Amino acid sequence: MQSKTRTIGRDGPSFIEVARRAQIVECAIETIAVLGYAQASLNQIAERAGISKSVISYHFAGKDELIQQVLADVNQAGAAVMWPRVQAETTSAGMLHAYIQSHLDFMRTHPKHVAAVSEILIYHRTQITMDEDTTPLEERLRQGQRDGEFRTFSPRLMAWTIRAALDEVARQYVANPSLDLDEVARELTQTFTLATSAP
Amino acid sequence: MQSKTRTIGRDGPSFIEVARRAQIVECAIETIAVLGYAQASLNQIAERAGISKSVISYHFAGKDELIQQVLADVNQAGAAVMWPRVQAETTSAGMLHAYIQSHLDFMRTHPKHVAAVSEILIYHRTQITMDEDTTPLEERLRQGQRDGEFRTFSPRLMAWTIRAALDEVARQYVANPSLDLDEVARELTQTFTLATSAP
Amino acid sequence: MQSKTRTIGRDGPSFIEVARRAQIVECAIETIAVLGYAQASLNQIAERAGISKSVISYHFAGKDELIQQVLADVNQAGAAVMWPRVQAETTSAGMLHAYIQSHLDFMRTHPKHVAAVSEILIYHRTQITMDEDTTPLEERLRQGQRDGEFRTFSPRLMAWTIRAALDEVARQYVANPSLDLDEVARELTQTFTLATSAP
Amino acid sequence: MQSKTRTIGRDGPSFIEVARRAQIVECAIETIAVLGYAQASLNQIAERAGISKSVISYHFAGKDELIQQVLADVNQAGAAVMWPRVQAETTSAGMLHAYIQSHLDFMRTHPKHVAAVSEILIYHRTQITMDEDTTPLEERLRQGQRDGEFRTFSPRLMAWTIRAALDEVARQYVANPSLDLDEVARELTQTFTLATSAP
DNA sequence: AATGAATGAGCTTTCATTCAT
DNA sequence: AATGAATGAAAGCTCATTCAT
Repeated sequence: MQSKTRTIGRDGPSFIEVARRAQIVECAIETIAVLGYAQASLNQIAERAGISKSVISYHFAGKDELIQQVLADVNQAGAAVMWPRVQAETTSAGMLHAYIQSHLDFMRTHPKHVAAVSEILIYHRTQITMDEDTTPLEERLRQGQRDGEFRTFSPRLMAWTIRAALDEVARQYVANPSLDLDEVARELTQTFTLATSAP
Repeated sequence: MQSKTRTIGRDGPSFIEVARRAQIVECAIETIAVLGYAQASLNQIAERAGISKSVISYHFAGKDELIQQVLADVNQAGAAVMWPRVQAETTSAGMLHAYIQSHLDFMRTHPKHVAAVSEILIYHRTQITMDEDTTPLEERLRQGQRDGEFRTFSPRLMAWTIRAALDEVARQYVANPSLDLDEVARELTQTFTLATSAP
Repeated sequence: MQSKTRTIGRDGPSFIEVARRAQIVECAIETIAVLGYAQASLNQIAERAGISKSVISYHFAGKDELIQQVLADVNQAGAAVMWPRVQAETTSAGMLHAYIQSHLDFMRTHPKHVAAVSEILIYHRTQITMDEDTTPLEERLRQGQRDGEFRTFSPRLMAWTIRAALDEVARQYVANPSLDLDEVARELTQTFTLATSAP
Repeated sequence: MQSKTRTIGRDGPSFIEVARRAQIVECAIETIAVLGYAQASLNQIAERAGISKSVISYHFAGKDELIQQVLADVNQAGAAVMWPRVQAETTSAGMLHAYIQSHLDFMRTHPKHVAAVSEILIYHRTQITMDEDTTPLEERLRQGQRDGEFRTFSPRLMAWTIRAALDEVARQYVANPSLDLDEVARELTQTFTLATSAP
């Protein structure tokens, strides 16, 4: 349902409304992860959800809103897993380790979520500005430099590199679920620890 | 003209033929880099080329051949720039440095080419096996380990990371051409030198 | 609605669905019969139906399914008219008479149906093996020979000739509806009675 | 070349012109017979002829004229074979026999010609009126009735039936060249002799 | 006399979206 | 709250035709 035409009652969206939206978002994630973004038509998504295609149009203003919701949901879920663990660390090195480790943990428990977001970002690269998640990492790296724990490097470029590596792993993991994420975690942690540590 | 229909005289394709194909390939690269692969329809490409859509069908058997030609052209041009410089190095560290540096040099002169190939490869990840470029890098890393110049790490994962970082830079560079590629080269070289060097 | 996407409730396809499919099939028959198979594009068919081209895509998986449905519908309707009358006959000569007569009766009530099927079968001659209707006639002729009622001839060639004559009449009838099918029935019956009777 | 723009010199079309047209017509026949009319694009025809597609456009006003020329050439060649043999007969039964026999002889020596015309006629049934050959046969049958040699029947319908049978055989022969045309000739001759003879 | 090049019309199909119920 | 039905836009592709050389 389009936002502009609803949200009238003081209680906001009904329970069913919320549940349906969540269900549809999950099916969208599943579909995108499995078939790829290009094949993830509303028809395919609805089919997997066992609902009619127009139910999606009813609960979302359009495909764009659905995709945005997928991004928002996954980001939120990912942040909920990662944030506390990153926050709990006292050193920047620990933070970086926790960031990579928790990212991969989230990938292990939610492979399709990560893959779907990866697909979407690639697809909408031109239209979507995705600084909302990158910036925190960059900021952390900057903090580590201020503390003297990290060597001098471009925090932005390092953040890009870390994100790119994790996204690549996500795509590889979807293509090949037998990929050993524990080993990946160890490797990436060591790699970026070496790459960032102050001499 | 479609390859299957063309009568190949002893002189091969005509000058105009070659020029048109090259022009179309360039426009395809431009379109893919700017709009993203998903939006790069034959219509869009033709529009940018200022030609009719069916001119593309005339010079290429289909969209597939066009895309393959883009990959081939860019790979060839890229390899011509990078290969000699990588080959010229005697140490593995030097090779890695040359790989990154020459990749970014090529990116500077052909930013959209690199971005377009990146788009295509990600898009066709499921269908295309693109080890032809990744494997050499992986093999080089492995060699460096054998020589004792590099520490122990997963060559495959390191190759993924390096490629992912370079591809990410390519996309960022297309979106923001003011990006300082010299700085990027210095940064990435140092980052991956630190990440790979034997202790 | 495409079969693969449709959720089949216990009541099967809705009334509207059935009606639309029937309408489209009828318009396809009309178009094929009048314009010929080659000119019977989905556009033409939709135009005659007064609907959008994509309505056809909605109700049929593709042009193939539509054509198959045309064949199925006409074959079923034709068999329903002809089969009982052919079966009711006790002699082979009576059967042959009933076959021709009932075929022409069906043609009188469904001239375009017969012409359309004829067009389709000729068109798909190379791809489709359509023995399901020819073989029964051939088999009947063979039976008449075994019973001594028919003279010795090639049943296959005779069946071809009979079918070809009936198909030709169908096409002529569509082009010129004033054709006297009663006379045709008398003529063809006599012709093939003379041609097949044992001396 | 388009008729309206040429035929200026007193000698009419040049030798090359005539030869080229004949060559193209032959290739068109070959292509139509082998691939079917639907697949017989100018491209395909030109390819088989080893010439450029636009040569056809140069020598013929359009595809229509080419097709008409195919019909004309084949009809002329067929008539040249059949006409003398039919004319030579003194009885109507002999004429009918000669008609069928010579038709099948022509089919044996020019199977692709017959098949191509068959394809074309089916395709252009709606647009082409093809009485030019049917009428002579019909007229012959009528003559046989006047002479008391044939029974009373509709000459037009009988002519349709004979033509339809021969065309059907042509199609079957193309699909299956091992078809025994001698047997077909015997069968059809007997069938239509029985069907037409006065009692 | 010949042809490479280009083009527009038309083909089937897929898709997100709208609408009436 | 839900959905079957319909639609137009756009996709990749084929083809007969035109034009300049």
